Amino acid sequence: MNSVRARGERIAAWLERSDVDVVAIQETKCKAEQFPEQVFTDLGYEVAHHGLSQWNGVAVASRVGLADVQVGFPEQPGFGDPVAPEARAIGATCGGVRVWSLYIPNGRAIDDPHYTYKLRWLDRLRAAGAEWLARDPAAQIALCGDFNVAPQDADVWDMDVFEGSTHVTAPERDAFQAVVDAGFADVVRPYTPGPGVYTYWDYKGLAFPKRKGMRIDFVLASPALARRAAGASVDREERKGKGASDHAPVFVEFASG
DNA sequence: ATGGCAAACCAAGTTTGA
Repeated sequence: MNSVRARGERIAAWLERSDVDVVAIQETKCKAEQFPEQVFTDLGYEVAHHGLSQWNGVAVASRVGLADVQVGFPEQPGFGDPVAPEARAIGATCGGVRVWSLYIPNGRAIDDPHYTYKLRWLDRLRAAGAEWLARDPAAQIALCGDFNVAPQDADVWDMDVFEGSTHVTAPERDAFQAVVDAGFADVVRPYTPGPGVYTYWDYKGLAFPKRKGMRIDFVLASPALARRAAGASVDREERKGKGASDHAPVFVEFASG
């Protein structure tokens, strides 16, 4: 969302308008003590946030319960010298669903150390997810967030522009698909077929009105949860107006079960 | 109808994002 502090009023208005039970947020861009918890609690949501610096930051807010908060997943890679963890994953159980808010590393450039970090990160996410399902094949798990991968050519407005860039390379797409193959289905795409369905538009160059976007935000659901999926959409309206994030919210509706 | 980068650090300019 590109800063939770800069968009408190927009978040509150969106929560009231959208009437969601659970929301997974990425890029809060603040430390724990800076998080505006009251924005959520005032509207009846419990919230769990993980932030270490002005970068990254992830949160889960819920009005259907929020329990067993977990910061990071097992063997989640870190970055830097010395290697340090980053605030890119938080999990909580909300209404019987294990909800993960995930902010996959950007990758920056194909020859940048952040690119291999990104691939390593996705691989460890796959391993963690596979382990959760091995332990409980009936687990209801949602992997939500900014994956920073456009899995299909139709997920960017023009593949020629992305020649030599991150987000569309075969290793990134393979790493994303490996998470899917581990048992986590994209429950949004079936209800929002492309081309031209995006979740992110750059601030620069009139990207939004020109419809130059990318589909990089996903909700991947375990088999037991995916069976309950009843609808999905991208809230393109929220990208409009003053003070919008460069990402749009992604909705999924699940049948009670 | 929309919006021409934005937000973090912190006080100028760099880093990050994708």
